[in-house]
Amino acid sequence: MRAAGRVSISDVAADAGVSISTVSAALNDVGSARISPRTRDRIREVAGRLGYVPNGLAQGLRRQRSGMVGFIGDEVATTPYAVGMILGAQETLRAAGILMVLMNSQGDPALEAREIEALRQQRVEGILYASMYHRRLEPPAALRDMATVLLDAESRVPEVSWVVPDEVAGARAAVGELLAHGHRRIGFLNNDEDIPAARLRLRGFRAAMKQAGVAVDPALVGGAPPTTSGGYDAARRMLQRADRPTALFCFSDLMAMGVYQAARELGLDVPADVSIVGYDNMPHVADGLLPGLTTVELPHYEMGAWAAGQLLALISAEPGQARHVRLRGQLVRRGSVAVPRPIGG
Amino acid sequence: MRAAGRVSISDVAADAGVSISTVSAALNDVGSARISPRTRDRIREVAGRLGYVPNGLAQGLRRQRSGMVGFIGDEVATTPYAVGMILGAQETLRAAGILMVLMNSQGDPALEAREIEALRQQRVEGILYASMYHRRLEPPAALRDMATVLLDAESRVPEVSWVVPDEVAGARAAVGELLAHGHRRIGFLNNDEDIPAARLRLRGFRAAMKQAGVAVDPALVGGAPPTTSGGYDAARRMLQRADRPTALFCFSDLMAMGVYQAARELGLDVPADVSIVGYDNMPHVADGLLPGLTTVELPHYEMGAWAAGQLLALISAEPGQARHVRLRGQLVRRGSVAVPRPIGG
DNA sequence: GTGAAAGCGCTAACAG
DNA sequence: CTGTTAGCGCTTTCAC
Repeated sequence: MRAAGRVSISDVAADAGVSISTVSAALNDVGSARISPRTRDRIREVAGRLGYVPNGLAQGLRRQRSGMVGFIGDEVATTPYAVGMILGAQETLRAAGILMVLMNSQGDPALEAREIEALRQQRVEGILYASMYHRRLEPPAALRDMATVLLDAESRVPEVSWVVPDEVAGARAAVGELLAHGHRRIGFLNNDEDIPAARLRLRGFRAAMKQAGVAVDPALVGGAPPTTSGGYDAARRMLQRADRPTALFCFSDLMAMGVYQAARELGLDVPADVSIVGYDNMPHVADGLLPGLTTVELPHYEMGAWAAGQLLALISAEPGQARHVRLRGQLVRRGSVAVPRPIGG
Repeated sequence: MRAAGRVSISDVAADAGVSISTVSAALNDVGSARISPRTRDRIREVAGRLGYVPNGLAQGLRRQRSGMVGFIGDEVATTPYAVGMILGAQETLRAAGILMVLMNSQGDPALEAREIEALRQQRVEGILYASMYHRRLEPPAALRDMATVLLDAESRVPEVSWVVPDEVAGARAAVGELLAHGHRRIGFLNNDEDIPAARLRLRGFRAAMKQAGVAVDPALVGGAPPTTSGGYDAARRMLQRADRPTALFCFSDLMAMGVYQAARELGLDVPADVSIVGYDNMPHVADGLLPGLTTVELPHYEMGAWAAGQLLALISAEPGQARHVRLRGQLVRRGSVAVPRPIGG
């Protein structure tokens, strides 16, 4: 009872009065072997009645394909929002009949090496290597000979495929929304860390402003730690200026959350006095704020799905050129953007 | 190159000049077979040099143990905060050398059945069946003959083990914190859904008040949807009363977030005018609010770890009495609780 | 101390 | 149309 799937192919064969190869052929719909419809149906019936479930380990051993891939995350647990990647990957793999083994390296290279070893031992057919935030990295050496796709990370070596968010497009969409509402004095509260997302979103900000023919006031572009209090502090400074911006684009929803606080303390209404756009579309943050935060979504699910699809392609088709993709996230409109009201008006 | 682990035990045997059984015995430290230290070391050296990784599928087939368990979640993706459960389970399993296959049923029973079938086929040794929130359920029939542990769910049938948060203790801790600061007029903003968490936290609230000899004013106990705006609306009503509470215990951090907003709009300072305790310790919400929210943590990680441990026990020891556990979450103190100030004083 | 042989459950030629 | 055979890579008695 405890041991599931006790019945084997030979039990089915015995009960159906045929050989095991016939059972195998019948159940796998092998084209070459012409099984009579009658026997085939009988075998199917017996298999169903006995509750036969083929042994995947034996199949894998014989076919030299385990039917599994590994998912290695560095600190997925500390960035709960990235679960969309896991979900996207899992659903894509499921559709292909592939199981996903989940591992967590906690950013510890030694542990990661052991995990890769364990996955290799189980003969996973490929690896999804996920980063908790968009960055550039060198895939671990142990992955050199495995089909690998990087998720939310760019590779330093070109031979490996990866997918990341399109940060420039995201920032453009955010700033575009503000411009479309008539804002001209638009500030940007960036993350002060030197990471791709910060550099690229700044580029998107500048590009959008330039395209609209609006000059960027350097005083309105600032960096801060990407936290609520980082956003709060920076916003207090920026919103107390005489020539304060009418709108603020924030690197993250968390920073935007701090901006809400600061604005409220300064007697400024969101969005009547100051419009805000965030980034990330963090569940329970962006939609939990009052008013709801207009923000740019990170395409976690889509990235996971794309990476899994690319991995499947890598596994089946032998060579396969590496592919590098930047996926767009939607602008999610809520209530934090309005038409500007003349300052002091 | 693509196919990892190409070298097999016979390659190692050939290179070392011994039989494959000797290699197996040497590598697995079989006690019964006395291998000379010299040959053993040589075998080890060769295995290392050749990069031999035993084939887990073959081992599993032979040993009748796959070394894998399945994790089925209903909607993990929509409750990002529950990833702690996954992490806790994975780390416990890893320590035991067991891999975890992740599945997502999206709450669709048909899909779930197919996933269980796939796991059964791969001969997983047990199943972790996780719910996205604390509730009571009937484990799927397909799990009847498998080692199963329910995570964040109570079972309607007694034979299956489960672990849930200790809601009563959590609520008591929350209210105790308020009482310890001298609050007497304490309100409770509960979830208005009929779920175990709501019933049990209310019980904990009452128990704590009773133990402190403080009467519960029914007017200060209210239910609302467990969202930010639910908390906002309820708090506006409650905080506008002449005899408003000096402290509010909220069913969730999300509701507490709404309470912050309402309090601020009413010109009430947190925590000077009104103290607040939440529940969940949601990352980026509880610690993102200003001031930081004092709240009761949900022991996601611990529940995952416990469930995995119990599953391992079930797998190794045959019979194994089912166990049912309620795990306590810590009270996390931040800045939302202060000594009450006399109303109108 | 070590090796030969059997077999875990399955698939894929190849015979018939 | 169906059965026989030969492994996939490993562990485990049991001989020697």
